[in-house]
Amino acid sequence: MAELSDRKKKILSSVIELYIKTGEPVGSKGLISYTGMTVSSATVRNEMNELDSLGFLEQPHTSAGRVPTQQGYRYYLDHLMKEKSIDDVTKRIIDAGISPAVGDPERLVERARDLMVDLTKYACISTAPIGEETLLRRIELVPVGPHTLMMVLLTSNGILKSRLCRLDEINIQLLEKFRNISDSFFIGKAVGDINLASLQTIAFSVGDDYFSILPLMAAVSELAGSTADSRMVLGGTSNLLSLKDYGNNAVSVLDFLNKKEPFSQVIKSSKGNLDVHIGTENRFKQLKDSSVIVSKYSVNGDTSGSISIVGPTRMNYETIIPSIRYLSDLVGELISQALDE
Amino acid sequence: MAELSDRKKKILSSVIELYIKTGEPVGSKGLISYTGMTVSSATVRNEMNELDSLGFLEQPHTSAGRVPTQQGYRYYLDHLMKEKSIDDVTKRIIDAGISPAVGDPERLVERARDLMVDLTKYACISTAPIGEETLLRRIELVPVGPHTLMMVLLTSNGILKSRLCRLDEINIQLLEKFRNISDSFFIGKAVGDINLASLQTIAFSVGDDYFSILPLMAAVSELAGSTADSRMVLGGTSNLLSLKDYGNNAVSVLDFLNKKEPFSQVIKSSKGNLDVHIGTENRFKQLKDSSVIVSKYSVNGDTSGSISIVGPTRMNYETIIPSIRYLSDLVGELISQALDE
DNA sequence: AATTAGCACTCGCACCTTCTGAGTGCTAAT
DNA sequence: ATTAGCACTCAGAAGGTGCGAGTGCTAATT
Repeated sequence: MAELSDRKKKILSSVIELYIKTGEPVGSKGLISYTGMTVSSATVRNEMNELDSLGFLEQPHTSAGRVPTQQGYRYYLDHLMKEKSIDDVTKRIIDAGISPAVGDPERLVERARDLMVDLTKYACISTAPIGEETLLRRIELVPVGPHTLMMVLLTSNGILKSRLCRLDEINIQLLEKFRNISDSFFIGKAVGDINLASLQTIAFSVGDDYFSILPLMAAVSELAGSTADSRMVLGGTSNLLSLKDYGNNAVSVLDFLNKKEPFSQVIKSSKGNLDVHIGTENRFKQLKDSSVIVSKYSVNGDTSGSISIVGPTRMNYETIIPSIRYLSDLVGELISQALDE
Repeated sequence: MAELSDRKKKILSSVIELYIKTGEPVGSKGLISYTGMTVSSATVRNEMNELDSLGFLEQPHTSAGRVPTQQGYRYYLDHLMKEKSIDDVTKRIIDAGISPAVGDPERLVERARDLMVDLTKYACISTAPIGEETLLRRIELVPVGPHTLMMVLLTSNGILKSRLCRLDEINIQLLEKFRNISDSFFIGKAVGDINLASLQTIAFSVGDDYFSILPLMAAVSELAGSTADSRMVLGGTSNLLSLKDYGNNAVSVLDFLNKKEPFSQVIKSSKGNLDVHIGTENRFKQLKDSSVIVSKYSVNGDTSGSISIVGPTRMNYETIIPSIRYLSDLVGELISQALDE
């Protein structure tokens, strides 16, 4: 792709900025008064025309101003936008908002997501700090009644999951059996590897003992599973409904997000630490009018969870990107600290 | 209020049934062909006119058919609708859907809510089995690192809450102190009574020891709090968006539900086991076009949590009410069994 | 060669009018 | 008490009109 002239760059980025600000197609006259450029509207029109042919701008209809295309946004993000550092006010909001949640990793991430919802007024999705390499660190079993135990799982990333289990009878022998099985088959293993299939293998190699503690095994598998599918949590979805960018199409975006599974593919497909997927760059047609910003945070050096923002392609990238970057880094740091022994 | 003639009752309930079915205002001719009545449309019109004056029906505009008023629905529910028992297919769906979740009370309730979302295609809200009288039954503290403990709270209703806490230093003395404080101030107390205010009282009577385990106390209060505000969980909210009954007003209902706190008042204001609040019977103006069905389930005889349905006033009460009643009873029974020692 | 003034042209949008038909209330006859 | 008949109402669809923002093109200017 040939390099754009400086003036074209200036015009393209101004159109995008102004459009992001107003939501209205940008005309040649309006652009001049916005930028204070000293050329005539006709010149701007000629330039815009060429930006049209290059695929960076388009007109909603013949007699309207210009609107950035997806490719336009892409060029803007890659070449024109200078990433600023986060502004002070936002930084303070984040710092103040996050501090009460420090301590429990999962809560911290959820708090961070809610902060982002407040800041952006878009939908945000957080995933808990679980990576491929998240290990099951500990299983606690505490009897709380003649037939009831509480089971707590702890992962290497500080996620706790608990539930009650019932056994017909609780006695030392059974617990001992479970402890043995758990020590050899669960502790230190990746949570993703503990599932019904792996249980069968265990059943096979352990023999009859296995069946006496079947409810416990099922509980472990369920808890490990609920940890491993790195539960996405949504927030702020209803914000999308009032955005005029979406018109009546917000519903399909919401439905898409609520399904969760497809969106987790979007997150997975994100390779960098902070990626922006514009419109159809997301392979899902429900997101064709949306931009997704996926920002991953790292715990002790390993990328583990993520915070994502879903909004219209007409999104204020310039201020949102520094915020989410700052927030993700902060979350990573705080969790790392909390786990640091 | 004077008793309605049999024919008026017949007409009123038919109008409501037909309107619930089609969503279109019901005209005199249409009503006759629906019911197979053997009177002329003029007669029906006269009757409808009187039902208008009585406040049971209204016309969206002069030349349209009739639509039930809120009062009309109320009369229908109170006097006309015969509550059927749940139909077999629905019963089977519920039975099959609920069984995998048995074991953990909180999960069970959430599963029940999701089932109801599927069945009704409306928004449903569940609250965990927490009542006024829910007590803190047990607090477990397990060290998992030199500075980290996991804390697990168990309530008398089988709800578990867990989180990690950090202490600068963990030693037997501190844990012992906590154990003492917790035994005298927390165990056996209502979870709702454990809050920042009560912590201050404790601090006062315990003295310096208190501050060495401050993070633990804060964690208890946070966990107890998150238990006590009987966390409402929403499901199916986006279903409301596609309902033509709401037009563009679904958003305000969603916003209302998402705030959660006001809706918990709606639940609290519900005195019976199964109450229907139609339109403005809910004191919140955001619900003026909605009906809320609040169904409470009982655990071991105490009403504890609830499952609610929020949808348009034009709701198929006749089939939904038996379903939610059956489901609530089932949930209550299953939890009672699970806790039964 | 680049820029600009001028101008005819386009087209979405808001506004108005007209038309249609479902459904009504009323009156007079049964 | 019921009903046939009829004039009336009114929301919503369909079609027409004018406005104005913004364009592309051409010819003149720098």
